[in-house]
Amino acid sequence: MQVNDIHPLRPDTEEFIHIQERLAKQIDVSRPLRLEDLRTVAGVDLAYAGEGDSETGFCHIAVFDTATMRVMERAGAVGEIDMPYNPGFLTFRELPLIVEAAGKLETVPDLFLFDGNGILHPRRMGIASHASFFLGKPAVGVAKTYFRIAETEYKEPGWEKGSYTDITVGRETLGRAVRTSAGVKPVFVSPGNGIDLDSATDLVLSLTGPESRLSIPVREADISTRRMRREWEKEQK
DNA sequence: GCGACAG
DNA sequence: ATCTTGTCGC
Repeated sequence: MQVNDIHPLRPDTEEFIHIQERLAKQIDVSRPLRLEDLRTVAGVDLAYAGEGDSETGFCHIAVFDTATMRVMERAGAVGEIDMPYNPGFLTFRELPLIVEAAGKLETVPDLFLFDGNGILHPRRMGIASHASFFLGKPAVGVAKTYFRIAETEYKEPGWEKGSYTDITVGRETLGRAVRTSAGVKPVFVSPGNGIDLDSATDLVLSLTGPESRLSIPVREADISTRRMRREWEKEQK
């Protein structure tokens, strides 16, 4: 698929906040989207090997056919990671490999699911929101742990599957703590761009199986990413 | 200065 | 994210 060239993939650190604030103004989280409207959804994730100045990243994108929930295409990218992890700036660390992998896809997925947040971010620009501009497609963020921003807090959702609570800042609801499976820790869902919160929540719940609290596409990408690393390490005599 | 901190 | 064995529980 063709990826949009929104800005340099490795901008100077001083430009990070400016870029995020500029793109944040263009986010649209008012659009309802149902699973039935989507023919394909893609899960994106990365794994890492090494540390410090010799880090290697492994990105994998798994595209699912929503009618059969079978993987219909995969694409990956491996490369050096120069940017260290910094809360609030995850995008700049992972975007280069995501863009490279997406560019190899023949299919243009109708929506992307990310391991991380969407607008549940200090400047409303988590990785799902940011990447959506490059991908030109709706995106949803599903984080495994809570990213507390400003004075945000959330109440623990009920223990039954499908239960959720809102994560709100002032009068604005940025995301939800969602119990995707009974009795397990909740995941944190937030729309990235091109989709509203209700739709994002429904989508994640619909795409979550009994094997994991994560949605199937993200879990598949997560597993694949470690397989990539395993095979890469095997070739590194 | 201290604590918090998506992946 | 990653480093890691056994172990508590359904």
